[in-house]
Amino acid sequence: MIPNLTRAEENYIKNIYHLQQSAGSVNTNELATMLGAKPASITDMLKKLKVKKLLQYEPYKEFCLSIQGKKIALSIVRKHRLWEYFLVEKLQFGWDEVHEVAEELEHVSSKKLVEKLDAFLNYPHFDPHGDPIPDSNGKMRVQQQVNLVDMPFNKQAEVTSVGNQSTQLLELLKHKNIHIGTRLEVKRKFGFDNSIEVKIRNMQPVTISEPLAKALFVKPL
Amino acid sequence: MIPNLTRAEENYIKNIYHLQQSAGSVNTNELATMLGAKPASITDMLKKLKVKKLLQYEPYKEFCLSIQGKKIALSIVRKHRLWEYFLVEKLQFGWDEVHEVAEELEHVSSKKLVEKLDAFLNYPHFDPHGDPIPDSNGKMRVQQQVNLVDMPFNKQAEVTSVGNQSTQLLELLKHKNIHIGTRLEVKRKFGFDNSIEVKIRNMQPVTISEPLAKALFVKPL
DNA sequence: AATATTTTTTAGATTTGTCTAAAATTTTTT
DNA sequence: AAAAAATTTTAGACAAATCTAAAAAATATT
Repeated sequence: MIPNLTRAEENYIKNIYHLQQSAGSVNTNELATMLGAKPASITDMLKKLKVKKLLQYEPYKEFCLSIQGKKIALSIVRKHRLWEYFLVEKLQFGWDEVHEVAEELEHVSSKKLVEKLDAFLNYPHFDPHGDPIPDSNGKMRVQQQVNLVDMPFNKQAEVTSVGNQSTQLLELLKHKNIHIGTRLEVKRKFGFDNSIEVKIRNMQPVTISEPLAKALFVKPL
Repeated sequence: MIPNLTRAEENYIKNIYHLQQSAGSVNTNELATMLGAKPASITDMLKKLKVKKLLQYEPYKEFCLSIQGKKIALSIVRKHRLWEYFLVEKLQFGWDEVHEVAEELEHVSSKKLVEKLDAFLNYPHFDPHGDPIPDSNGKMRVQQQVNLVDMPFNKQAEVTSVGNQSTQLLELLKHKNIHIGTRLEVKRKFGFDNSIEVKIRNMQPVTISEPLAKALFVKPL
């Protein structure tokens, strides 16, 4: 039912999916940047994916995954996030070390492996970065999460996810002692640089720059 | 130190290693059969591996892995067998289902992953088929094992490994209730077809054909 | 609305790993 | 030792995935 795809095809589909999710629409240039490839290469692959009916695409137009394409994307995301969970919970990786390894593991094709791994991990709903793990039907739990910049003052909230998995972001969070599950409340906002001061229980207040705050999502308690 | 290799290169190296181990020497045709490729393709790759100094090769001669090539082979075998152990012990796969999945997992490149997996599994010495797992330096335990055809009568022995991992072999063993660790003794040998009758404790005697016996290795107790 | 700029696509080349068909070499048989 | 057979290599082609450079289309600017 799910056709055999090359690694390149899988990576295109996954990245198109992520762009669709965050930006709503996708164009050639953005995808090229994201994949570290030239726009000409993107066009080539888009045509292949169209032939395989995984992508709705007309030259010079924006494009999006077909139903079938989205299904495949979700199955890759599922694998990626399950492996990340495994690496952190079972193999004691740091949450900032797992992304690259999971990029490889997500392409292992055995369906049975994924289902058995899921069971072994006891069907987790969120990965170590707070992102939801699709179940075997592609369904995900939605967290009612809010960007840190949108939190009112003096309301307890719990960090639920981070906006991206760059090592640099995760390194900074580690330094500031913030991780998924950390409880904090916003104390002040500084208009000059849009930085935010947050307070974690039993700790000194911490300053969060605007770019960092935008990469942090929390669940009000 | 270990260069980045393509999946194809890794597969060639691994298969050359296995042929070296079982047959002593390697030639183009055998390797072609083993890899399901044409001899011409083999020659092409042999030349590439020679350039990378992973293979000692002169046209029309037999060839063998260099020191460096053997190191790489052992690191792949290590990964393969650790993953097989993981699949059987942690994910509850049957021992006859793991080979193909491990063929994919063995190419995941993270060194850290392998070491953490090894620790998680508690540094196993043998995989589910009884084959030794190289440690991080490439060292393996040797089992003093004997082919079943060479066992004398009425001597207790324990099955330690199987000669190959074909689904067909493993299916047959399952049917005969034989697995790694099974204790048995040879009761009779029939010259007509070289079949062997073995006795497992509390069970009816079982007949083992010659090809099957040759694929079974045991440790005398 | 015409021009300039940006984005996207096409055309043609390159690398990797494979193939077929033919040539070269080695091994076996007579 | 010559002929036959088997093995191995070379030569040339192909598909996948990428690239560069140039052309085409869409978008933005004046």
